[in-house]
Amino acid sequence: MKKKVAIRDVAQSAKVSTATVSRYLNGKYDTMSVATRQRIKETIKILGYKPNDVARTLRSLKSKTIGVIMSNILNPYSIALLQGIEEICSKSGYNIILCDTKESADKEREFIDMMLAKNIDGFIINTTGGNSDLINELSKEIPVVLVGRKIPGSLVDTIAINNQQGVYLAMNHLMEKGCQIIDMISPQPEGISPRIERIEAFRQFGQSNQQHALNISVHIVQIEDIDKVISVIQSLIHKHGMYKRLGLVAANGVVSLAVLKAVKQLGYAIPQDFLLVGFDETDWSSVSNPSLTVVAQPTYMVGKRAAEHVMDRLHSNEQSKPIAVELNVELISRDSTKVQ
Amino acid sequence: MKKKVAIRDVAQSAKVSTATVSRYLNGKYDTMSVATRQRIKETIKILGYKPNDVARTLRSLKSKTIGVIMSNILNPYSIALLQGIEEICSKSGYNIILCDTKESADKEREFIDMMLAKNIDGFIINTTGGNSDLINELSKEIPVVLVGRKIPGSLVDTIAINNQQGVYLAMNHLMEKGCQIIDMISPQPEGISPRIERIEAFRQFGQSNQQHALNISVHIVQIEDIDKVISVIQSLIHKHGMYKRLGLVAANGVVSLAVLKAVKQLGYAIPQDFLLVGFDETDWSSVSNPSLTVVAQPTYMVGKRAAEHVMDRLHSNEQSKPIAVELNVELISRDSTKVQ
DNA sequence: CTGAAAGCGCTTACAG
DNA sequence: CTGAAAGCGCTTACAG
Repeated sequence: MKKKVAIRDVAQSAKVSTATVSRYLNGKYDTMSVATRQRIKETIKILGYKPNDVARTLRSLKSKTIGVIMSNILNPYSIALLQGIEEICSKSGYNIILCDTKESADKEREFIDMMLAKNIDGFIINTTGGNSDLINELSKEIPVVLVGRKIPGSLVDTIAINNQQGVYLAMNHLMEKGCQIIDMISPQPEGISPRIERIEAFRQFGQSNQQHALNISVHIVQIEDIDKVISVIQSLIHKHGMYKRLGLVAANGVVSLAVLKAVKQLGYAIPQDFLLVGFDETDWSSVSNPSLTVVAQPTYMVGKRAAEHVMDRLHSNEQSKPIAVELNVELISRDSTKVQ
Repeated sequence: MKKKVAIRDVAQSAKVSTATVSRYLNGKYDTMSVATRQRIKETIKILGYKPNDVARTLRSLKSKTIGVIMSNILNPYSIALLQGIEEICSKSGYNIILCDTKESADKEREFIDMMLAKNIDGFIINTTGGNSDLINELSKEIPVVLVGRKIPGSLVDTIAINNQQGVYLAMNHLMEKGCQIIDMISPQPEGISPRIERIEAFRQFGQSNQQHALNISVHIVQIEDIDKVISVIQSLIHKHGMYKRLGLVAANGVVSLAVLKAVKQLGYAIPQDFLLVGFDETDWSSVSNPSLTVVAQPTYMVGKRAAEHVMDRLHSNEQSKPIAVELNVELISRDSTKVQ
């Protein structure tokens, strides 16, 4: 391992103090003669000097790094978020350190501690929902933006989507296609705001459409267990089938996929046996069997807005008031709700 | 922002020196009285002390962090790799810092520099292929493991899969299904080893099966442009269709998806118009239209093995000799190659 | 326009 | 078993 060249080496070679080299590194050119500046520049090049970020961070308390905490990185949703975040951060010269809590509140806590220990400058969190108090406190010390998932009653900045709108779009679409019965399949809410909001909106919509003889129900299913999904689908069809047209809303992308798999195993067909609307546009929505009608979320934009907001907080001193953004969604109609 | 408690505060409260607290933090209990140890432990708890990683790293030159550089994080393949890497690293108390080069060799170089500046302990790289010399040098200074993509002739540790085996499995399968013509669609190789290896193996297989009247050709297509994919598919079918059974090998998951989309737009049907084998098992392979026969790579295992190897290098002093692992793949047969 | 010096929060020989 | 002291590589008031 060849000896690392440090700021002291540059200073010696360029016949200046380390303070001056440091000023150069930090772009403080106004307080520096052009000759000095040029000399330092060349010396750095010749020596191949690279500033040590760790030392800079220790001294300045700024790491130029944003901590991103995802609840489940296997979800394509997380990747879309990450894309938006990454684009903005790298544009502003910030790095990202990424963690996956796998929905574990304990891990979330550990990761937050670890990132604090690394002097992270700000957080973007798709929270498990299990550390509300901690995150509320955290946001008083350091910029924090929640993405996708809210903390109820919290003042932490949040960028999310309009789940009520999404559910209404889905249900309206199904009613227009002639469904008189609409069911929703959702995973256990477990304090995760979009799940709660979608279920809530679903029930509200059902209430307000009772006069149209709309019949709704929500099924909370453990999605990881395909057998449970299968038996729910089967019971749905047995209960309603034949008599009236049935519509199903899958509360997120994982549910959509599970429903498609279950239907395949059962030998049913969509949209013949029931219509299906999913949440989340994915790579494969247009090539699945059938292609999937979805409520498309602007996930990339959520990530982008979140990162922009962290940058704002980082670079403006005033305490702006907390924001709570809900981006609009849109419905993309495909074969899974095609009738006739 | 409340004042951070530092090691000095703990030392004062516990009536010991910072050196002793430091020893405690580093688990050097054998050179410490039980009483002292207990006192420090309690003091840390009371004060809520958290060691500052940045200072530790600056002093010890170990960051307990692995730099992971992916060529395209949008690819589900990358996520599977990451899962394997994450599992092993976190088990060993290492953090991950993740970057996405988006296939840009320039970004790859920048990220490597940035990570070095952060005193990363080791690298896991799914390389763009554009920094072979740099990475070769790098691996002399610090543990580096390449994943999925090799550097030709390099001695850098590499965990990849057996691409030749994958191609042979795909082509054998297609021949068994009666294909006399087999084409491959691949993106521009651009120095990316799996692409090169798959094309190479494809041609070799074609050569050695000439006596079976096997007719092969490779189409290099810019996959991002769906119109180009469409026109290739169309020309394939026009050229061969009707006369003989045609099989297509999609050189990776992105190609598979593009082919499915193109076929859909063209109004053709798989497997009626041609059989299709893809690379990479994905979430949706079983629910696409048609469900997809694929060469499944043990991607998670590649990531896991790579991380294990970095850990080995980190914790053993001897210079073990470079490794070059190729994991086996398997073929999963589904409707896209079902005949009769 | 520039430098000497202190210090960010740790770890680690060295000495006892 | 424990402490005093040096130092990791920077940045930043302060002084000139």
